[in-house]
Amino acid sequence: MGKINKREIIIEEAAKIFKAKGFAASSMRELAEQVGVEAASLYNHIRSKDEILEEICFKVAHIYMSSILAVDDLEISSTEKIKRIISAHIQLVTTHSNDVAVANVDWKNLSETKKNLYKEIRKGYEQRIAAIIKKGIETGEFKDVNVSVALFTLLSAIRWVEQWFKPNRSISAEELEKDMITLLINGLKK
Amino acid sequence: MGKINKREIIIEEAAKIFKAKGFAASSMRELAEQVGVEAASLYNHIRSKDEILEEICFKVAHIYMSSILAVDDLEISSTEKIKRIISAHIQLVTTHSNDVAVANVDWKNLSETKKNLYKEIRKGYEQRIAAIIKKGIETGEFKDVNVSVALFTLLSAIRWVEQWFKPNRSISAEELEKDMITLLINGLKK
DNA sequence: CCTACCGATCGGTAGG
DNA sequence: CCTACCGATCGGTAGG
Repeated sequence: MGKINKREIIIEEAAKIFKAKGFAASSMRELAEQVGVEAASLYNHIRSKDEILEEICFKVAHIYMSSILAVDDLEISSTEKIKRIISAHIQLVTTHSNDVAVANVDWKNLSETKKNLYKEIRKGYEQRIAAIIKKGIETGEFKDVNVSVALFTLLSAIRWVEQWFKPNRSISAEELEKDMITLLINGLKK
Repeated sequence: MGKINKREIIIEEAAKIFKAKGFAASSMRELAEQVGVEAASLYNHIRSKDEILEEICFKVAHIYMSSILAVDDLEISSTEKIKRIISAHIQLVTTHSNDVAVANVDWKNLSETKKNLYKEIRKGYEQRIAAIIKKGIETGEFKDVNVSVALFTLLSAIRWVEQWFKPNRSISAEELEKDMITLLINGLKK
């Protein structure tokens, strides 16, 4: 086991703890115990507590962004684009549940500089989704609703799946995806 | 100005700070400065930092619950019930933005006992909304989707309005409510 | 409502 | 990777 692997274990365990208690309420001593070393030893693998948070937040931000870029230039309908974005994001949220939870809540605890960068990236992918919705409204595919309301209704519904979804029980990841697309595109009403 | 008023000011300012930085990352000294007294003086009005968090979380939980109880027994369609619940929750989220933000995120920092109580209350109103959705599916008003997916898509979309909604700009609280009901009940697609 | 202060805990470093 | 430890900051109290 080289250093790289141990580092990944530390960040993975950190994401679990941060999700459960929040970044500021989680201590390096607690993390060390979970990993199985003394607190001082963590610093052979990571530079600081802040660095762990940065790594988690930007990992999530970049996956979000690239999953939108992958769809953006395709020659498909706005409806199909939104469907694929929902699908990709649900994939992310269900496979990286801890990371998404931390990024959603604890980005506030990033340093001023990193926080601004994070907000910029997030704004970037929000604007790309907004543009898709806008075009769909113009072409008559979508209802004439406020673009921000449509954007954030979509994003909120997806982002917070990690808070309640347990994939083993009476519902699978596939069913989740199918039903969320149905609800967001066609609504609850029959 | 009696003690009650000052106490309310403290809790109001606390909600602002907790929303911006999270409960654990917010200090009593910072809160004191915002209120305009020394840190020690806060304790003439509140018992502890924890007490402030409890007050905020349970205030929100009880408003949520009562807004559902107000609708639950009415002799109206499931669609109409869901519409009214969306409407009431958006009302709460837009008027108590800071409190809702804190309750959504920092309930994790409640003491074990209070946290369990909070989760119980929250589960209570989630189950009532789930029952309404279930009935709507049975009567054929709603599509045959997984009840949990429908429930949490609805709740997530509403709960996180506080994260992006600024009521003064290009969109009013009324437009927000109208469009969210449209999207959640009838979907984005025309 | 303030001054003065306490014990606990924090992130992190030195040195081996 | 550990022992030993530091300075800073925390929530909160005593006493007036």
